[in-house]
Amino acid sequence: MTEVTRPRMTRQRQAILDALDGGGFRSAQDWHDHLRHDGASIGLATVYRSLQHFAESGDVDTVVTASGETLYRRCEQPEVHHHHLRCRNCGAAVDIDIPDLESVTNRIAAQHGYTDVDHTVELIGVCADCTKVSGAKASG
Amino acid sequence: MTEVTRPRMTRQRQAILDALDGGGFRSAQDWHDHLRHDGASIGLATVYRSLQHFAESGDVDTVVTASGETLYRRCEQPEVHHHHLRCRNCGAAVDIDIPDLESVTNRIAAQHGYTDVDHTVELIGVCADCTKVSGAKASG
DNA sequence: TGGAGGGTGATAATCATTGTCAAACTGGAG
DNA sequence: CTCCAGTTTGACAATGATTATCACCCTCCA
Ligand SMILES: [Mn+2]
Ligand SMILES: [Mn+2]
Ligand SMILES: [Zn+2]
Ligand SMILES: [Zn+2]
Repeated sequence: MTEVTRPRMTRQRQAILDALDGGGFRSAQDWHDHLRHDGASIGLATVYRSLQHFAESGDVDTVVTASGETLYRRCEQPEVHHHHLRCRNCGAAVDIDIPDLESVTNRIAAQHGYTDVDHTVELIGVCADCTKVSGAKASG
Repeated sequence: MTEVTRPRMTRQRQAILDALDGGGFRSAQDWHDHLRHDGASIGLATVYRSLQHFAESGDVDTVVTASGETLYRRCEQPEVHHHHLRCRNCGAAVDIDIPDLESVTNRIAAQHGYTDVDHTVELIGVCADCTKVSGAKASG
């Protein structure tokens, strides 16, 4: 009954996946710019839609910045639940696991009578590369 | 040298603080609606500015929803670092402490060469009251 | 009490994201 | 290989939360 319509692989979607490879967290508009600078012909709306589809299927991770902008990057471990340590300067990120976090949050939620609990955890810092480059910041 | 200009207490700011008391996380526009419905005369821009000022001074907590909207609520413990367990239905929230979180995240960040690390942690569920009210949901 | 400077608010401007819809494309059937 | 039913695309308009304007209003201290 439930006809599953398989997503089609188009030139645009392939270009997006290629662009995402190896990169950090970037906004949809940033990715669009990169694609265009690399000569690709692709519309902004398509980039938004594709990234959102990939996010739903688990192929890309998303984070929402403090200013409300959504950032995307290709996920290397779509299967397992994990979190991210991201560079606030260049967007680079690594998948991380926080031991016992799930059980701890579940216990806390239960203690307060909350059900159906989900959590958001993001670590934001400055990656090793960016720390080197801007080394003269914390001198004065 | 550094002349500190003390924030002035105005009718509007007092009204906002009063409105916030005892309430959960709400958007600036929601708070503005509440204020107006209660007969207060206050502009939307003022609500935005005031909430942001209070947030900077630590008197108000903020969270950014998945859709990018910023929610505000009065904070009961401006002094100590803490996180929130929030109801996705009514906005009610409790301040929570996650033991050892700081040290764990610091260690993970250091292992990956990241510096100047900050973290975001939010628990979102359904509070006890809302769970009761909509109790017939998970039956089928 | 006077007034300098912060605060207010109606309104316009931003800007990321979503909606529209005709035209182009993909993938399977024949 | 060809054909066609859906999908997908993209230029452009629309949305909606938030921010900038700027003339006018208040607060607070001397
Ligand atoms: Mn990931
Ligand atoms: Mn709080
Ligand atoms: Zn970096
Ligand atoms: Zn609730």
